[in-house]
Amino acid sequence: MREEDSNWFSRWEEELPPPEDLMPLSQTLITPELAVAFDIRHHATAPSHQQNLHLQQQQQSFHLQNQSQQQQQPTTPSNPTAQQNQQQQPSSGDFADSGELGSGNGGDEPARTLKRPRLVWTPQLHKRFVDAVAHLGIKNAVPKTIMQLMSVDGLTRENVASHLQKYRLYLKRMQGLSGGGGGSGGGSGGGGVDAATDHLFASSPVPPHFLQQGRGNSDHFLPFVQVPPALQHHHQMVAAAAAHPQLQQPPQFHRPVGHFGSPPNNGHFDHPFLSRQPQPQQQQQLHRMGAPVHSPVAAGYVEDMESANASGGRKVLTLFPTGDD
DNA sequence: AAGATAATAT
DNA sequence: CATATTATCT
Repeated sequence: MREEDSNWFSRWEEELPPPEDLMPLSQTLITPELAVAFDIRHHATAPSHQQNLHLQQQQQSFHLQNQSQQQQQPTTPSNPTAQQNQQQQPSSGDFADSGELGSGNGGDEPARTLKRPRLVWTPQLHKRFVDAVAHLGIKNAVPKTIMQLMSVDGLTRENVASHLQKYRLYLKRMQGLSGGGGGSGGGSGGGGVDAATDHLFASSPVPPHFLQQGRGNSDHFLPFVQVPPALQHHHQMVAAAAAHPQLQQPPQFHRPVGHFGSPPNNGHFDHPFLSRQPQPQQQQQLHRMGAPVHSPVAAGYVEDMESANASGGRKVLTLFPTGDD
């Protein structure tokens, strides 16, 4: 197979995040991963599979909200589901480590049974996702690979898979009602064909070739999509965010609701995302893949975009890839 | 609607 | 067996 064509892979290797962007971890609580890794309910039948646990020493936090889930079907009864919440505030905060979560915990914090909070796909994150998919080509755009290319800390394969599923539906849906024209990325131009305005998806400039090329075409001539090396401000991202400004709230239970990712009516949001640390995290091996994947896939990305506007129409400022965006 | 998780397929 | 895709649930 023509590995020679891997121009996309050309050279992302060396674009790791700046060393100094690590914000002071305000991590007061156990890292979810850690917790999860440790706490996996190990009794019950089939263990191992809940999710992959990669032990990495990430210090950043994840955002993610917590969602409690419970059993419902009679077929699988018994399951001590305890609901636990954890929160934290990355930005500007400092860590007030009031002893919570730790050991003695003065009250009642099972601290066990920790689930992973919901990931909030913010536009930036999605953008990364799309870029990754674009660069991989529809063919290689499978969850694992995408995840790796995105290099977003805390992002799991399932996260990507789930999102990918939705994204595919979105693409299909669009194909349906878009005649072909043009592609104005993002479409949205005048209205009408905007279709479902899937908020999130609509915000990123869907790569052209996505909309066509149905399955069955083994050929792939991906156009030239490449990221200009150098000069890009890449912010780091971490798959997380904050439980948003909820200052006054006792560090105990807090209703996870409300992601701050989508402001109901405002101009923009802003959250510092951090890219996954170049930490020597164990790199999963890529099996047969012609691609020369040596160093940990880390990509430098460009991210910038605004949120749609609030009332009435929306103007997308972020134009499509004009060379690079 | 958005994301997780169970079920199923490769 | 690991990973991908599909289906369901919350």
